[in-house]
Amino acid sequence: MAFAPVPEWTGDVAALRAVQDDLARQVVLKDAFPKPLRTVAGFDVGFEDDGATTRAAAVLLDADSLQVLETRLVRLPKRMPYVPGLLSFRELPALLAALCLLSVTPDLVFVDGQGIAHPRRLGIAAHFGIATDLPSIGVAKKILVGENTTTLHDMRGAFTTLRDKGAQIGWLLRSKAGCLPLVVSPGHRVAMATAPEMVMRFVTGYRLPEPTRLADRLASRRDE
DNA sequence: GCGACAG
DNA sequence: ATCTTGTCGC
Repeated sequence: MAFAPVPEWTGDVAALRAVQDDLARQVVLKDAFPKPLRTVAGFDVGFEDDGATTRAAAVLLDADSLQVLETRLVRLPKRMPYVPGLLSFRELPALLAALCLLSVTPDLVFVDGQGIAHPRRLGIAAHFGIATDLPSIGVAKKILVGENTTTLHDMRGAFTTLRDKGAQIGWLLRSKAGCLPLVVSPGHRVAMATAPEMVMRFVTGYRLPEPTRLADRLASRRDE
Protein backbone atom coordinates (compact mmCIF):
# COMPACT_ATOMS: atom_id res chain seq x y z
CA MET A 1 0.00 0.00 0.00
CA ALA A 2 1.59 3.23 -1.20
CA PHE A 3 0.29 6.70 -0.48
CA ALA A 4 0.58 10.02 -2.19
CA PRO A 5 3.79 11.69 -0.94
CA VAL A 6 3.58 14.32 1.78
CA PRO A 7 5.37 17.51 0.60
CA GLU A 8 8.68 18.28 2.31
CA TRP A 9 9.31 21.33 4.41
CA THR A 10 11.24 24.03 2.62
CA GLY A 11 9.90 26.89 4.66
CA ASP A 12 7.45 27.77 1.95
CA VAL A 13 4.21 28.10 3.88
CA ALA A 14 2.28 29.37 0.87
CA ALA A 15 3.17 26.28 -1.15
CA LEU A 16 1.82 23.96 1.52
CA ARG A 17 -1.34 25.99 1.85
CA ALA A 18 -1.87 25.57 -1.88
CA VAL A 19 -1.50 21.81 -1.46
CA GLN A 20 -4.09 21.91 1.30
CA ASP A 21 -6.56 23.76 -0.87
CA ASP A 22 -6.13 21.14 -3.58
CA LEU A 23 -6.58 18.22 -1.19
CA ALA A 24 -9.49 19.85 0.63
CA ARG A 25 -11.43 19.86 -2.63
CA GLN A 26 -11.19 16.08 -2.71
CA VAL A 27 -12.78 15.52 0.68
CA VAL A 28 -16.02 13.56 0.59
CA LEU A 29 -18.52 14.34 3.33
CA LYS A 30 -20.79 11.36 2.85
CA ASP A 31 -20.74 8.07 4.72
CA ALA A 32 -18.71 5.68 2.63
CA PHE A 33 -17.55 2.99 5.00
CA PRO A 34 -18.63 -0.65 5.49
CA LYS A 35 -21.68 -1.19 7.63
CA PRO A 36 -21.51 -2.85 9.97
CA LEU A 37 -18.02 -1.73 10.95
CA ARG A 38 -15.57 -4.55 11.60
CA THR A 39 -12.52 -2.69 12.85
CA VAL A 40 -11.53 0.86 13.70
CA ALA A 41 -8.15 2.36 14.53
CA GLY A 42 -6.91 5.31 16.55
CA PHE A 43 -3.82 7.39 15.69
CA ASP A 44 -1.76 9.92 17.57
CA VAL A 45 1.74 11.37 17.69
CA GLY A 46 4.08 12.13 20.55
CA PHE A 47 7.70 13.30 20.75
CA GLU A 48 11.01 12.29 22.27
CA ASP A 49 14.42 13.93 22.55
CA ASP A 50 12.99 17.41 22.85
CA GLY A 51 11.04 16.99 19.67
CA ALA A 52 13.87 15.51 17.61
CA THR A 53 12.06 12.18 17.35
CA THR A 54 8.45 11.70 16.30
CA ARG A 55 6.54 8.79 17.83
CA ALA A 56 3.42 7.65 16.00
CA ALA A 57 1.01 5.17 17.53
CA ALA A 58 -1.70 3.10 15.87
CA VAL A 59 -4.20 1.00 17.81
CA LEU A 60 -6.57 -1.36 16.02
CA LEU A 61 -9.80 -2.30 17.79
CA ASP A 62 -12.68 -4.65 17.13
CA ALA A 63 -15.64 -2.35 16.42
CA ASP A 64 -18.08 -4.44 18.44
CA SER A 65 -16.16 -5.58 21.49
CA LEU A 66 -13.69 -2.66 21.54
CA GLN A 67 -11.02 -5.27 22.18
CA VAL A 68 -7.52 -4.22 21.14
CA LEU A 69 -6.49 -6.35 18.19
CA GLU A 70 -3.18 -4.74 17.40
CA THR A 71 -0.84 -2.00 18.58
CA ARG A 72 1.94 -0.38 16.55
CA LEU A 73 4.58 2.23 17.29
CA VAL A 74 6.88 4.03 14.86
CA ARG A 75 9.77 6.44 15.45
CA LEU A 76 10.94 8.85 12.79
CA PRO A 77 13.18 11.91 12.91
CA LYS A 78 11.37 15.26 13.02
CA ARG A 79 10.79 16.66 9.53
CA MET A 80 9.58 20.17 10.29
CA PRO A 81 8.61 22.47 13.17
CA TYR A 82 5.10 22.87 14.48
CA VAL A 83 3.28 25.52 12.50
CA PRO A 84 -0.39 26.14 13.38
CA GLY A 85 -2.46 25.04 10.42
CA LEU A 86 0.30 22.90 8.92
CA LEU A 87 0.31 20.16 11.53
CA SER A 88 -0.41 17.34 9.09
CA PHE A 89 2.77 17.91 7.07
CA ARG A 90 4.71 17.42 10.29
CA GLU A 91 2.89 14.40 11.71
CA LEU A 92 1.17 12.57 8.87
CA PRO A 93 4.27 10.75 7.54
CA ALA A 94 4.75 9.01 10.88
CA LEU A 95 1.06 8.12 11.11
CA LEU A 96 1.12 6.58 7.64
CA ALA A 97 4.17 4.54 8.60
CA ALA A 98 2.29 3.22 11.64
CA LEU A 99 -0.73 2.40 9.48
CA CYS A 100 1.47 0.33 7.19
CA LEU A 101 2.48 -1.84 10.11
CA LEU A 102 -1.10 -2.89 10.84
CA SER A 103 -1.91 -6.34 9.46
CA VAL A 104 -5.51 -5.27 8.88
CA THR A 105 -6.74 -2.13 7.15
CA PRO A 106 -9.30 -0.47 9.48
CA ASP A 107 -12.79 0.33 8.24
CA LEU A 108 -12.73 3.69 9.99
CA VAL A 109 -9.96 5.80 11.45
CA PHE A 110 -9.91 8.28 14.35
CA VAL A 111 -7.10 10.80 14.39
CA ASP A 112 -6.10 13.08 17.28
CA GLY A 113 -6.58 16.51 15.73
CA GLN A 114 -9.00 18.30 13.44
CA GLY A 115 -10.89 16.84 10.49
CA ILE A 116 -12.30 19.65 8.34
CA ALA A 117 -12.55 22.01 11.32
CA HIS A 118 -9.48 23.73 9.97
CA PRO A 119 -8.82 27.16 8.37
CA ARG A 120 -8.49 25.54 4.96
CA ARG A 121 -10.71 22.58 5.81
CA LEU A 122 -7.83 20.14 5.86
CA GLY A 123 -6.88 19.19 9.39
CA ILE A 124 -4.70 16.12 9.93
CA ALA A 125 -7.65 13.71 10.03
CA ALA A 126 -8.93 14.97 6.68
CA HIS A 127 -5.42 14.84 5.19
CA PHE A 128 -5.03 11.30 6.52
CA GLY A 129 -8.30 10.30 4.87
CA ILE A 130 -7.39 11.79 1.50
CA ALA A 131 -3.88 10.30 1.57
CA THR A 132 -5.16 6.80 2.32
CA ASP A 133 -8.70 7.07 0.98
CA LEU A 134 -9.87 5.64 4.30
CA PRO A 135 -12.92 6.95 6.17
CA SER A 136 -11.66 9.25 8.94
CA ILE A 137 -12.84 11.44 11.81
CA GLY A 138 -10.93 14.14 13.67
CA VAL A 139 -11.07 14.15 17.47
CA ALA A 140 -9.32 17.23 18.87
CA LYS A 141 -9.08 18.49 22.43
CA LYS A 142 -9.13 22.15 21.47
CA ILE A 143 -10.63 24.39 18.81
CA LEU A 144 -8.30 25.56 16.04
CA VAL A 145 -10.87 27.73 14.27
CA GLY A 146 -14.58 28.35 14.59
CA GLU A 147 -16.86 29.30 17.43
CA ASN A 148 -19.47 27.72 19.64
CA THR A 149 -23.11 28.50 18.92
CA THR A 150 -25.52 27.48 21.66
CA THR A 151 -24.97 26.35 25.23
CA LEU A 152 -23.56 22.90 25.72
CA HIS A 153 -25.35 20.92 28.39
CA ASP A 154 -23.09 19.29 30.94
CA MET A 155 -24.39 15.88 30.10
CA ARG A 156 -22.62 12.99 28.45
CA GLY A 157 -23.45 12.92 24.75
CA ALA A 158 -24.56 16.56 24.45
CA PHE A 159 -23.23 18.46 21.46
CA THR A 160 -23.48 21.80 19.66
CA THR A 161 -22.45 23.13 16.30
CA LEU A 162 -18.98 24.50 15.66
CA ARG A 163 -19.18 27.05 12.88
CA ASP A 164 -16.78 29.24 10.96
CA LYS A 165 -17.81 32.01 8.58
CA GLY A 166 -21.39 30.92 8.80
CA ALA A 167 -20.84 27.29 7.84
CA GLN A 168 -20.74 24.32 10.14
CA ILE A 169 -17.29 22.77 10.26
CA GLY A 170 -17.76 20.36 13.14
CA TRP A 171 -19.15 19.82 16.62
CA LEU A 172 -18.33 20.39 20.24
CA LEU A 173 -19.12 17.08 21.87
CA ARG A 174 -19.40 16.54 25.61
CA SER A 175 -18.08 12.99 25.72
CA LYS A 176 -18.08 13.04 29.52
CA ALA A 177 -19.93 15.13 32.12
CA GLY A 178 -17.73 17.63 33.88
CA CYS A 179 -15.11 17.57 31.14
CA LEU A 180 -14.33 20.08 28.40
CA PRO A 181 -16.00 19.10 25.12
CA LEU A 182 -14.12 17.39 22.30
CA VAL A 183 -13.89 19.08 18.92
CA VAL A 184 -15.22 16.50 16.47
CA SER A 185 -15.27 16.94 12.72
CA PRO A 186 -15.48 14.58 9.77
CA GLY A 187 -12.26 13.91 7.92
CA HIS A 188 -13.08 11.98 4.76
CA ARG A 189 -15.90 9.67 3.66
CA VAL A 190 -17.91 10.48 6.78
CA ALA A 191 -20.97 12.73 6.96
CA MET A 192 -21.08 15.68 9.34
CA ALA A 193 -24.03 14.21 11.22
CA THR A 194 -22.36 10.83 11.58
CA ALA A 195 -19.13 11.99 13.19
CA PRO A 196 -20.38 12.63 16.75
CA GLU A 197 -22.33 9.40 17.02
CA MET A 198 -19.36 7.42 15.77
CA VAL A 199 -17.18 9.03 18.41
CA MET A 200 -19.70 8.37 21.20
CA ARG A 201 -19.93 4.76 20.11
CA PHE A 202 -16.33 4.31 21.23
CA VAL A 203 -16.39 6.40 24.39
CA THR A 204 -16.36 4.31 27.54
CA GLY A 205 -15.63 6.09 30.80
CA TYR A 206 -13.05 8.61 29.64
CA ARG A 207 -13.15 11.90 27.79
CA LEU A 208 -11.43 10.46 24.73
CA PRO A 209 -12.90 7.62 22.67
CA GLU A 210 -10.94 4.38 23.07
CA PRO A 211 -9.17 4.42 19.69
CA THR A 212 -7.66 7.86 20.28
CA ARG A 213 -7.22 7.43 24.02
CA LEU A 214 -5.14 4.28 23.63
CA ALA A 215 -3.08 5.71 20.78
CA ASP A 216 -2.53 8.81 22.90
CA ARG A 217 -1.15 6.81 25.82
CA LEU A 218 1.21 4.93 23.57
CA ALA A 219 2.46 7.94 21.64
CA SER A 220 3.01 9.96 24.81
CA ARG A 221 4.43 6.90 26.57
CA ARG A 222 2.00 7.41 29.47
CA ASP A 223 1.50 3.71 28.97
CA GLU A 224 2.70 0.73 31.05
C1' DG B 1 -1.18 46.56 13.72
C1' DC B 2 -2.88 43.01 17.43
C1' DG B 3 -4.15 38.61 19.11
C1' DA B 4 -5.02 33.60 18.20
C1' DC B 5 -3.02 29.52 17.05
C1' DA B 6 -4.81 21.32 16.52
C1' DG B 7 -0.25 18.91 18.37
C1' DA C 1 3.52 18.37 22.13
C1' DT C 2 6.45 18.66 26.72
C1' DC C 3 7.99 20.05 31.66
C1' DT C 4 5.25 18.78 36.62
C1' DT C 5 2.11 18.36 42.57
C1' DG C 6 -1.47 18.84 44.63
C1' DT C 7 -6.35 19.63 44.49
C1' DC C 8 -11.35 19.94 43.29
C1' DG C 9 -15.66 17.90 41.46
C1' DC C 10 -18.41 14.23 39.09
